[in-house]
Amino acid sequence: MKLTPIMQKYILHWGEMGTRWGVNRTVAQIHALLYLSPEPLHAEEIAETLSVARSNVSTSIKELQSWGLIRVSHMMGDRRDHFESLKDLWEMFSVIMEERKRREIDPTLTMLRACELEGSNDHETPEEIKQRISDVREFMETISNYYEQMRQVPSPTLIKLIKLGSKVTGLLGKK
Amino acid sequence: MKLTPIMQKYILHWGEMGTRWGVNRTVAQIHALLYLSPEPLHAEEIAETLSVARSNVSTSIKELQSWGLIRVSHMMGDRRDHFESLKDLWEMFSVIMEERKRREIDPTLTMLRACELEGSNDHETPEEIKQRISDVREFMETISNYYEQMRQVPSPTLIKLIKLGSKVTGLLGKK
DNA sequence: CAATATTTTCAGTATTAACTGAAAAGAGTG
DNA sequence: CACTCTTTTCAGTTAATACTGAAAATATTG
Repeated sequence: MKLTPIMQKYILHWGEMGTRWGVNRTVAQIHALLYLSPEPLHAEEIAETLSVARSNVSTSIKELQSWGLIRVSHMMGDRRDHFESLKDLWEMFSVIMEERKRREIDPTLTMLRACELEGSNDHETPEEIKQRISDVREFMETISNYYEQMRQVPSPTLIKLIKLGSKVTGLLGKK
Repeated sequence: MKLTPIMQKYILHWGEMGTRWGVNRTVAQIHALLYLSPEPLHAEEIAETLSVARSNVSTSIKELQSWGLIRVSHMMGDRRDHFESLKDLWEMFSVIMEERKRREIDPTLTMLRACELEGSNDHETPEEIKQRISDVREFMETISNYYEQMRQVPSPTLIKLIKLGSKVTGLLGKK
């Protein structure tokens, strides 16, 4: 696949953004490429297009699959796996949120609860500090619950809500 | 400052979480330490407590200050700078959101708009691909505007809204 | 302003994370 | 089942990032 300057700019920027969010640059670039690509691409083609090793693509593809951001597809008469990205940005966003919650927020909540539990028979940690930890736990639970609730809302409704956000807050602001 | 096992667990976990979000481990640890600490700490003490070089603390402190997450304070009769973290988690959260927007979302929007502009007199990039880029731009603008709106809402109101989120969505869900 | 305390800078080093190329494993074909 | 095509694995290398210690800069005191 030949990249036009615009595509290059987009893909490179996405790679850099990735690193800022703890995502490996190649993984982010491949994701950007597949998002732009009108057709599913096979690993070899991805490697050539981005000038990275075939094996690097293999690993990165696995990573993207584990996030649920890309899917494998097949072409008649071609044995190679082809890959395509989710194209719906709202869906993509929600998949990423979901996965980050599962991988990062949930384990953090587990750790926080463990701290609280240990805290109950630990008299060397000052109460004030224990309280801080409980505050974090509570805060993260609140955010987490809120997210869980929003996830229930059918996405067209949620999208409308978000787009109309200004009106809602317009009212509230006047309070 | 002596760390109890609970504090250690908390600080170490926070450090690891940091790296997953593109934040340097030491920076995250210092932030966690200052968040827990009942009193402001000076750099020397931070370095000792976390077993890192004094100079590392200096750099990390600068980083945290640039994010607006910690403030310098002074003690009578002590020339050293002391540092304390924001303690209000909602405020902390909003400061981080704000800064990430400024550093990452806004530049990305700029890049996307530049792509669109270049796109108007580029006939080698397929329309479909240009459209994808526009979709991302639109998506990010929507999220960004929504965020901007929410930021206007006085925080006690926003907190109530988020805590009551379930009720709102309960209604919507039945639609 | 000399002496001391404190913070910052920065060149060099260490650590971690990412990537490559080659070899192994797996899958499909005739 | 031997051959070819494709994907995965992994040891070794490279690149990026983080960290240290010493020196320089800055600030404060008497």
